[in-house]
Amino acid sequence: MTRYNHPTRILVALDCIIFGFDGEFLKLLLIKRNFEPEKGKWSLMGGFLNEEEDLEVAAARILYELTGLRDIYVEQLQTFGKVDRDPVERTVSVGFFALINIDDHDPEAVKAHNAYWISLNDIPELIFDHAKMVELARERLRYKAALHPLGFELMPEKFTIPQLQKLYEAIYGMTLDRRNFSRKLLSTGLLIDTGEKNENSATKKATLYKLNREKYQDKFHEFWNFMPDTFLI
Amino acid sequence: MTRYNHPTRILVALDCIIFGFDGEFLKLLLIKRNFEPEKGKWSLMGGFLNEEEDLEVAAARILYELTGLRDIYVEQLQTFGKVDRDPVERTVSVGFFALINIDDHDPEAVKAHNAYWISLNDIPELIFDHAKMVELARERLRYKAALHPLGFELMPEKFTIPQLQKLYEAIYGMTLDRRNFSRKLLSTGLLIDTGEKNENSATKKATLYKLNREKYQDKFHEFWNFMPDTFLI
DNA sequence: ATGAATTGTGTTTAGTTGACACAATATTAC
DNA sequence: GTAATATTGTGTCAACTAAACACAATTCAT
Repeated sequence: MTRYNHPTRILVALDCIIFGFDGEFLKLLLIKRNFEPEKGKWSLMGGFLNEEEDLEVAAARILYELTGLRDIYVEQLQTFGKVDRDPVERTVSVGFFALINIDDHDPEAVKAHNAYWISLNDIPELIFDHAKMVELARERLRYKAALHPLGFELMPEKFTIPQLQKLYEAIYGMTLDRRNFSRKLLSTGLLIDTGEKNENSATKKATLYKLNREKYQDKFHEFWNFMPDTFLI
Repeated sequence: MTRYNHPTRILVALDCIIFGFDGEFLKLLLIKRNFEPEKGKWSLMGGFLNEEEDLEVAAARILYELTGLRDIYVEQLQTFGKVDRDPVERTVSVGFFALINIDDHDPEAVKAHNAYWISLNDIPELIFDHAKMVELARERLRYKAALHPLGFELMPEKFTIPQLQKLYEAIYGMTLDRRNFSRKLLSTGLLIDTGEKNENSATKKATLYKLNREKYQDKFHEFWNFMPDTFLI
């Protein structure tokens, strides 16, 4: 096979910023490394791009390996290419941004990788430029969730409007008006009333909704407005 | 120096999608290749990432080489990593999205690279996956320009509101109401009246404005709304 | 002077947003 | 069993914003 002559071949890594929501806090799935390099320190889940592997396939592989999940919400975040970002060897890393329902992950796989769900408010020091990746992913989440119905990717199959509101309050670190939030959400037509109630509640049981997936697919790229206009990025 | 053992090192390329606006049409700066591979065909301006070079520095280098411009609007678009995207050799390419004032570029440099400004409505067949890059860049432009005051990056230093409107109409392929557009723009406080008029006009001379750069910097990341609500991505 | 093309500004109506009130439901304490 | 407490569901209203539309002003050609 013909090859390009002059340029340098470089390692291409992938790192995954995996978000979950436990009903109260936004969390990231982080790894306490029991392998080299930087053994004993915290990092994102990552891996290298193989010779015969599409980039997106590699991301799905790495996410599956840690969570046991396929077909979850993934998008490219950004590629990080500072010369000295990895002290071992020049490595360019493509960051991937994933949202999962925290109840769906495979605990065995997570345990096997020595991974833990860590609250976004409590992220430890991370290796390399992973803190920058996390910060960018957080901004991306705040950005997109204000415009697109992204939040549902973090919710269980059936959920209540108050639960959803708690998610948005966690994302933006602010309290929202219950009544306006409910009106806005219901007006999107994205929610289907399951007829069931949340039996876990100690007071009035909230209605359980599920996502209207057809409408979600169709209208995902439209601009919506899930946050008050007073909110600024 | 220690190196990682197992993974394959891969070529990392950069490709630049460079937008300009000539007052009527949105255009891309494309290259008619007088070099291998794919000599004689059209492509984006690109290059390879060097061993001792930051990714963003490489993008700025490639953009400078073609346009003679520094400090222009650049953002990462996406990284393209299909196995067979480059038939010569496995290459991952980071796409960069650039907006320039079409009057500012260095014609010598453009000529030296055998590059031409091609209307977005008239893009020729492009090598590799460059058509996909262009399509994604176009979507990104449509997305961001609806929310952020991105359009100014494509305008000359002094411009009129009708000129700006023509740009938005070119981006979205739709006509806009002159009066509502003007009101919306002026209400942002981003425009400074230079006191001058556009002397090129054969009829009533429009006011020349310049960008309030301080406010532009400050408020760029706020959500604005430069397109009617009836507009959908 | 008059007409044609273009620019600048104003008005109106419909719809949306944000602030806030009250009623209904479920559990616990008494 | 009734009251108190916490939570959920629905409604109202005033202020604001957007979209549609009208008219006056400017400039040049005739």
